[in-house]
Amino acid sequence: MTSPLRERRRQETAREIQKATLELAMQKSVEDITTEEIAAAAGVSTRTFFNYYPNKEAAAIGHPPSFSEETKDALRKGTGSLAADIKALLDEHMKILVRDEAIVRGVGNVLRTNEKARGILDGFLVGERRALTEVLCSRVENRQTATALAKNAVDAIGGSIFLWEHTEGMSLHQALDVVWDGLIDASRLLSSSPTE
Amino acid sequence: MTSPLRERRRQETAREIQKATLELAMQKSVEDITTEEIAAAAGVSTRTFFNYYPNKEAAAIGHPPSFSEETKDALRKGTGSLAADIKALLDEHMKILVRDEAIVRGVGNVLRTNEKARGILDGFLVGERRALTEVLCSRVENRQTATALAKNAVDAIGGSIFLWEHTEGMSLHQALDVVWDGLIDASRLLSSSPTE
DNA sequence: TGCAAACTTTGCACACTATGCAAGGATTAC
DNA sequence: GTAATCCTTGCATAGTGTGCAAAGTTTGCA
Repeated sequence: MTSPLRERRRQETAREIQKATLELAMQKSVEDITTEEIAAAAGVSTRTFFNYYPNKEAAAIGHPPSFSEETKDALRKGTGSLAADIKALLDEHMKILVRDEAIVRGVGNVLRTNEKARGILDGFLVGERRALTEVLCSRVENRQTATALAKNAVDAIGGSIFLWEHTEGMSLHQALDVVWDGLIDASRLLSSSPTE
Repeated sequence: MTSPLRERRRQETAREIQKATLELAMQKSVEDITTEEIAAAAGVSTRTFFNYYPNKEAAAIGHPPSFSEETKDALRKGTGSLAADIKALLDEHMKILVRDEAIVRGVGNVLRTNEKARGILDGFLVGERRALTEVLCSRVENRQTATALAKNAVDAIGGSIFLWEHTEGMSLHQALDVVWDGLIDASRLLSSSPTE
């Protein structure tokens, strides 16, 4: 369909624009940055900026990595306990995120102050959650259960990033471990006593 | 501080604007509605519209009810199992939401298609989650545990509304019961087998 | 009651956002 | 090498959101 060179250039430019956006967002809030500034910093025209992203908040978020097909497959066909298999998927996904710590930090920074950016990321996460719910449906009988599990898994990633950004000297992987332990502990408390 | 009459009028106008927004959003997407239209439908000038809400998405969301101080207090001093006490708080909160089913439905409708609106609601929910986390810290030792519990509690409300909107003949309370059962089931699965 | 202070609404001007369209430039396929 | 395709860009334009100041309301107090 699209030629490989064009594809590569597109991705490079998209990334360039995201970097320019995040860098500017370190100095002042996204609200106070104009699309002109971003475009200039990324070396393209304002019009071209809008060919890549529908708005500056989307440019800040960029295109976060989805859970890979392999890890989802591993979860689907998993042999261990459900908890262990989900944790394995999250660990794998975290490896991807660790490759771009600067971007993760920049995105987190934007999310803290910008509502529109939060909404955009949320839209992306809804998709991830849905995909994960489908996968989990092959491991549990009840759909609501799968939904709850998927929600917790996706949130664990976000929670880890938040914790990582707010804790000096903690790695993303360590943050995930802490968040995960909290989740397991919470689950133990919620399920320990019968509701009815 | 502010006189009671002025206070009441402000709330009435705010609500009027929200209703006008949600009503228009039934016919076309929020993107395609102009602030002028909303203002005209609500009987105020465009400029006044912006005195009440910073943008049309915020007008659609309005001012959702927070968990009441009484219910939070009940949870803090709760005597039953943690799960039962959290469920009680959610049930109480749902009673408040049921009073304005039309608005809940309208807001849900907007959230489905509008990212900015999602972000705005999310910002509100972050605040609710934080407040609930503080409350739960008096019931559990670990902060991450409290965070996970609060996240699940707040999400249960949102999940219930989603389920309610997509299921013919189900009440909000019933939806909450279904979502809650799914959450408890998921918790059982996550905590049943040791992670390490 | 009547008047001054406080607050609200509104119109207007203006900077910024985002999109359609068409011209021009680069890349691809053959 | 050339035609088709895709990308970038400038320009025009509808819409968003804010500051400011004038006009209108409400409030508190004499």
